[in-house]
Amino acid sequence: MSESSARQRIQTRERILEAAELVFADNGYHDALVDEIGKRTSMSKGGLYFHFPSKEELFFAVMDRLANKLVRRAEKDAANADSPIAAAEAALGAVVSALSKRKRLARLLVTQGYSMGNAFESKRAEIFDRFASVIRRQLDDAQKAGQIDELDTGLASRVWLGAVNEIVVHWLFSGGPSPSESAPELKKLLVASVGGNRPESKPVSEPEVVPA
Amino acid sequence: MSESSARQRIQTRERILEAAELVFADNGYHDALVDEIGKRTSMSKGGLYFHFPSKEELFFAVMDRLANKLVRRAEKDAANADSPIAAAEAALGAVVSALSKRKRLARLLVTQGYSMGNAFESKRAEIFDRFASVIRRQLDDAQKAGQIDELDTGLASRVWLGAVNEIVVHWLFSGGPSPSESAPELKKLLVASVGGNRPESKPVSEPEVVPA
DNA sequence: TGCGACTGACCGACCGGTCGGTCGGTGATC
DNA sequence: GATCACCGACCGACCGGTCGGTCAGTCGCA
Repeated sequence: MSESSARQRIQTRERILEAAELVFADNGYHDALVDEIGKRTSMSKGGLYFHFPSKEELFFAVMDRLANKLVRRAEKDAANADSPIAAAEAALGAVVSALSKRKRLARLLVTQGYSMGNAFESKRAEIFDRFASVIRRQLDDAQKAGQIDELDTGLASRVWLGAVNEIVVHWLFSGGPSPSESAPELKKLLVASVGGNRPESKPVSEPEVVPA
Repeated sequence: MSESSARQRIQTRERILEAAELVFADNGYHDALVDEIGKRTSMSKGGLYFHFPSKEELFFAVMDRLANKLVRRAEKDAANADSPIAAAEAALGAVVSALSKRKRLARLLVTQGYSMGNAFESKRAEIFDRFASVIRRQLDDAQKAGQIDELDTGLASRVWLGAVNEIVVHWLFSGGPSPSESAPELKKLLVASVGGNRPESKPVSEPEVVPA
């Protein structure tokens, strides 16, 4: 049947992607060997090349798959929050927690891609843009609700993203504290950066300030 | 004279470092060819290897040189500021402005290193730690002076650093706005993140602090 | 028997590093 | 001041391992 064989096809692809994720995460793009991915998939190099046209395409597929998973997760958590600013925090928390749990995933998304050289630039841009816009949407909502200051939410989302990125990298490279450990304090800093609700004052009462 | 020959030696090393900086910045560690560095130095590969034991060591030397320059610059600007929080802003501003002015430098410090594989991790950690601690010292002072909230200045400095990093990368990869353009707004966000002086209060009334 | 999935031996470009050799300068000796 | 031994800086052809990618062939299922 074309039905079951198509399913089989997808399953095999998935198996390859899973193995490739491990190998790329451990070694970075350049030091990852196609043969090694083959070994972990119990498939020959030729078989791999039947499913993916090149090492580069395979790597991109791995990255896309991971980014999709993470973005969906973040959006789901954000949707369940009960205020815009809480939604932004939730999206952030989802990413931090996912990365904390799996060092491999973190390495892959956050650093290993660079090792493929300049070809990676647009891919990294694409993926980070997706994350940034998830955060940004929440900040826009919070702004409309008057929960945070008037500001450039595009820039702010970059700041949030960059902060998480650095915390994760520091954890990975320097054995800093686990990101999930710093998460509460980190959230406080980031919420404060956008002038978010302070516990003692009630920010919602402020009338909008419309700048030029 | 051994005097002038020693000077010559250093000059040659410098010439090599300068050329290597270009080549590494354009191509990343892995795609940079030692032969290309030779071409730009008008020196043969053998000559290069007389001055540096390996491509890797050469790369590290380039990174160190740049990091030193930038850190010194940031510290100088910080020392000239007239309040702790202003010093932190100044240090940040110095880095942003230097990176904005030279894309190559930015690429090299911020991304190209990763392409050398896992060997780079400790070097990147070392360099970023240096930047982080420059910022952190200023934040600590600001905290002592009561200019900012009680908080984990180590974490906060990472947040600042990560934010700058992301802004720069976004500029490099996605053609975002120049970091120096976003700098004022960025500073606002970051100062706010640590609960720094809000516009309505007057922080400037502080008497000058004369630095060492 | 046709075809999609897979095998694995093989190819060959690539590039960091090596090494025998060159050469201009330096300083000791007569 | 001519000769010569010596040295540090530099040259560049060459080596050899590595690894992405290829392809002729096999297998099993419909």
